[in-house]
Amino acid sequence: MQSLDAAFLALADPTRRAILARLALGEATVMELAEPFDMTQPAVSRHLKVLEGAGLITRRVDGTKRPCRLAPQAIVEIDRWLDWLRQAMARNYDRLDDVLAEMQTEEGREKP
Amino acid sequence: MQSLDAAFLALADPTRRAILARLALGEATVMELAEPFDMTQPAVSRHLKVLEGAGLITRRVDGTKRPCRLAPQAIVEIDRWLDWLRQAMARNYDRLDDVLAEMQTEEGREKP
DNA sequence: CCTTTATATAAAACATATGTTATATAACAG
DNA sequence: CTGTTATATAACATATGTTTTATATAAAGG
Repeated sequence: MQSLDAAFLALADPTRRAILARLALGEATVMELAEPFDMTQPAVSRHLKVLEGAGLITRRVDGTKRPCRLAPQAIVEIDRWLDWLRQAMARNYDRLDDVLAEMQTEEGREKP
Repeated sequence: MQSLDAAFLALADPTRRAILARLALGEATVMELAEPFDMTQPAVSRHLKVLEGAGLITRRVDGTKRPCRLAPQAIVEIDRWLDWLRQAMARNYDRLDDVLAEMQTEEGREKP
């Protein structure tokens, strides 16, 4: 489950999500990715390292350039976890004790 | 997009994901949630605050107890974002420039 | 009332993240 | 070789998270 830590943490930063959004349009180099941000190149390099470490992007070597692209791996893992949670939630909504608890909140517990 | 920050950050912690996993079995009080963890009650209270702030759980009042349950809200938002990214990724895999880039990596760029 | 139970909050310690500047590396252009 | 371009890394400052202990609050049980 440790990779979920990395993946969710990577996605928790708006800059990194913006980078992913840019990569959704296609491959881009570090400089291309850095350009729209009010941020230095080393900062972007670090964000890319985080994204790569989380399995959200991959990088190839092209001369001095390191073009980045989206990688499906981490997303798949996140999806699996969310699917599981979503299903557990759905099952839960059918359980009687929850319904009863709800009723208790709405009715009996309104300060008498 | 700020709520995505909160939601992803909340999910980035294994303790908090474990709490959600426990809540998937049904409502639980703070003490019940704290019990399985090697952690003090205030620490769990803070985690719950983070989860609530992210829209991942809700709390009701029952005497001195504050039973928690899963909330769908944040999950829906995360899902939307991931759906978008997944689709962008899928579109991306069909693009010619990516295919060419791939070929270039595999073939031409193997140090001659 | 007084005590216990359930939870929250404050203060402080410590860890981790994020950004900066300065510098290294490595390929490319000439 | 030399200078330039693209990227990475190191060192550092600052901010943000996480956890603990100690304490507050507030309802419940006698």
